[in-house]
Amino acid sequence: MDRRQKKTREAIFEAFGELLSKKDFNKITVAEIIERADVGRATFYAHFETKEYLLKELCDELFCHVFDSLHRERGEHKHIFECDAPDSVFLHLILHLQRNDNNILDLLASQNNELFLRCFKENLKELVKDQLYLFESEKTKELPRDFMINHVSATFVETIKWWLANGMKESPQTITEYFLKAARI
Amino acid sequence: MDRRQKKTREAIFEAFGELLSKKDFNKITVAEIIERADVGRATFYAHFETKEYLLKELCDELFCHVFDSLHRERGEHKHIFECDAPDSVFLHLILHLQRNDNNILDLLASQNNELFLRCFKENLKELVKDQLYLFESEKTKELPRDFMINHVSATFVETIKWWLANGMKESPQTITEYFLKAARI
DNA sequence: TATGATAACGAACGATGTGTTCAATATTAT
DNA sequence: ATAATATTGAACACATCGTTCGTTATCATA
Repeated sequence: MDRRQKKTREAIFEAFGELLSKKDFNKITVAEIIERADVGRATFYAHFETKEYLLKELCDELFCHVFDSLHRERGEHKHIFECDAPDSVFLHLILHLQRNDNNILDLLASQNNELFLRCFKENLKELVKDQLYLFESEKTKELPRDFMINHVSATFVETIKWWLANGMKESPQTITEYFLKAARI
Repeated sequence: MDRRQKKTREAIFEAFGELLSKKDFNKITVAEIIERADVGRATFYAHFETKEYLLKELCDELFCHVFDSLHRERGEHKHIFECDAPDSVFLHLILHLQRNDNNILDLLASQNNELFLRCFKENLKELVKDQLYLFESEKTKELPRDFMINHVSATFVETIKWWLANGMKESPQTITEYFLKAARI
């Protein structure tokens, strides 16, 4: 990809991410984005059809990044987080979130970010599918599999949202425990 | 309240509700609302400061209505739903939703309805507070009370959303069971 | 390093939507 | 009957959108 294109794209993503952590998506204007990104108006529209597509692509990029590095770390850095327990994938993810790369936390905490939450949950579902056995018991046998996947994913998202809304006072370890306790029926 | 005001207000609510069940909130214009409600532009703005306030007031009205009738029925119509079990409040609510008064289901199923879902959840939390003992066990003693309230409410909302997304094939009774199984840790 | 291809620029444009104003008209309460 | 109040609709200024196009800057590569 042309160096100029990459620069422009990244500048727009960065500007947009910063704005998103400050105000509602619907209140952000293209004029604000291109001013902060220091990019021409026509250039913006050459890269992104609309503001909505920009959001979609940002979501994909962010979560792709987080979940990819998560997958990589599962094989490489196990020792760092003392993650012998199989359920520590979730602790990993929470530690990632706490570090707040790319303002993901701000985005999760903000209002009017339904697309963002949806994207988060969709990515999460893939992860949960592999870990579903962790949440199975006699009781859960009576529940449809995709209901369970949805339930566990939703519980994770809600746990994180609760954590954020309450000022992130608890440690990542404690939050992981809360999540696992809540999701293990 | 002046008869004219009431008429106008209700016409706007009805038109807006119908539109919301068809398309995203952000895509709905004031022009569409007033055309369908058959009301003058200035009249609309005399009643509602903005489209956002209209949505907020509609949500309050709808849920207030549903939860109020829920409270009333708890004392009156127990026999109809064979609701001797204390947890049947949730079955009541689901039966209400299934009847789909005021297109609530359409709104829940639609996209970009974060405010609506938030409003639903807030109302739900009040209900859950009274019923929280239903979800307590040895495990839940270790979790913060407001975390539990949030978790149970969120599980209910997610269960309904899952039900809707999958075509509402299950009976209200089955869905109530799913919810209770999922929320009872 | 010269050159053709491609990207960025930015001003200007029409289109659409917002929220307000105001004078004329219709409805209501008493 | 009358005074108060609500509705109407056209007109308005303003904001934002997404596009167009001639000019300029940057890039890949031969």
